[in-house]
Order: sequence, then structure tokens, then C-alpha cells
Amino acid sequence: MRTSSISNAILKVLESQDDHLTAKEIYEIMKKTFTAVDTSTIYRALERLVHVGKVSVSDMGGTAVVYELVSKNPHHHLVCEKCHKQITFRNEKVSDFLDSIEKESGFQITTNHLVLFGICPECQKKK
Amino acid sequence: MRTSSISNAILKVLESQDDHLTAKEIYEIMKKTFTAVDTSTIYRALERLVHVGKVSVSDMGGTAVVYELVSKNPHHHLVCEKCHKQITFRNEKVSDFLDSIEKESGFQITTNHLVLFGICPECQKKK
DNA sequence: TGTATTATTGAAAATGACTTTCATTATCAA
DNA sequence: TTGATAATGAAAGTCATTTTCAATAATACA
Repeated sequence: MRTSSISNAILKVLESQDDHLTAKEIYEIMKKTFTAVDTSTIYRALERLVHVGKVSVSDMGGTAVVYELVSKNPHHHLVCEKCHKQITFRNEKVSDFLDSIEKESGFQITTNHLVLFGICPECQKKK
Repeated sequence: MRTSSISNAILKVLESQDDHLTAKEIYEIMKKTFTAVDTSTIYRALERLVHVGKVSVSDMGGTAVVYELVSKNPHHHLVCEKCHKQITFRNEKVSDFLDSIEKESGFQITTNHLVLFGICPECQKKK
């Protein structure tokens, strides 16, 4: 992976966002600075960043996958199936849980974001 | 949802398989009996089955999403990122874990399959 | 038992995320 | 500086999934 590429700019965008973004959203932001950038370049840069472990990909149930910075401070997501609200939670139980799965299975777990679907408190009331 | 539709046949296929299948795989099987069935019909039937809670959808990291019967006996999947081997595991820790997330968040968790990615023991050795 | 109502279907085309090809340009190592 | 290799833009391609629309099948209800 070489420096001074689109990848660095993508990393900066992801740092400033502190949120997950789709490739298209990243593309729209990048276009402001790199007017001629192509979506394929974005996808390829993201692929490299995921490969080196700097960025994670998650399927949050939408039509496109989302990308986010791999932070030292792991967090997870709850997605409401009704209103599609997404909340972030941090919970040390998750890593304890993943550790125990690792031990039992022998797999070295790479999932660093758990995405759980459910119905949020507000939508439960609406029923 | 009306009876005697494709949905019933899909349920039978899923029962007999005890494995997850892509829409395309289901389509190929269905074509043997319903020669003129269309993929759109399969997708629509699956959508209904998911909606009524008889079938679950999961993203196992492949290009297509997979469908499987919602069984009383919940199970989960580990997917190897290197060799794409998929193993199924049952673990009561998962439901304990999900219960605790439910209590903390107030979300009513609907995720019934956990898909965790990692590197399987064999691929770890190959390193 | 007809008949209106509404769901399901097949066919075909459309959508949209993502990938690939290929020629060009930029970066790094020697 | 030069040569090897990686990154890029442009354009076209792939492929899962969805949508449109007209036809058909299933249920409700007269």
C-alpha cells in the first residue's frame, strides 16, 4: 500500500465522522476535494484499508455495506427493524463472550463489530 | 398469506436441507418441480416467510444472502475468512448474552443467528 | 354457487452495489 | 534516473434483488 493516495483521505474522513458510512457516502465527500475521483477508486482503497485492518465493514441491514474506522475502543450496534434507528453500544461482555467462543471453537475471531437487530423501545410501545 | 403457494414448497425444501441456502439455490431446487417458476416469485415468497418469522436471513459474507428455517433450536455460525468454511455452533452462552443485551438496551432482540467471522484452526496453522 | 376482492404469479425490464478491464499516471526501490 | 509495480479514472460489465404490469388463483361474501 502506497502513501499519498486516496486511502489517507478516506481515513481522515472516517476519523472525522466517528460514524459508519457507505462507499457512496464516502465517495460524495471525497468528490468535494478530489473532483475527478471514481467510485472504483473508493472501493479499491476501502478494500485495501479493510485488508490491512484499519477499517471494518459491516452489514447493517441496508442495501449497502458500511465502513468505519477500527478503533481501539470496540463498539457494537443495535439496529431497529421497524424505524431503522441505529444505536452504538459498548459492552465488555461482548469481548468476554467472543473470547469464550474463540476458546471453544479454536477460531481466531476477527469480527470486531457485532450488529444485532431488534425492535427499539419506542417501536415496541407503538405496537 | 395464502396457502398452496410456492411458500409451502420452499418451507419443505428448507426443512429437508437443514442448511442455509441462497435464493438462487432455492430457485434451482424449485425449478425441478415448478418448471415455470420465476426468481421474483422465490424472492417474494421468501420475503413473506421472513416477515412471518418462519425463515431467517443472514449475510454470511458471500455475494448473496442466505435463508434458513427458524428452528426452535437456535444455532449460530462461524465463517472462516480465509477458506470460507462455515461451521455451525450451538451455545447457550449466546442466548444468555443476548438476554443481557436486551435488558441493558431495552431492545427486543430479533437476531436469532449470530454470524461471526474469523480464521479457522487449519488456516491459522497455514500462516 | 357465482362474483367481487385481493394475493400470488410469470415475464421482462430495471435498479443499484460492486467489480473488472485497460490504458495512464504516480510512487518507490535500486 | 530508471525500471518495476501499485494506484487511478473511465467505461463497461456482473449479478443479486426489485419493480412493473398484466394474468391467474384463492378467499370472502352475497
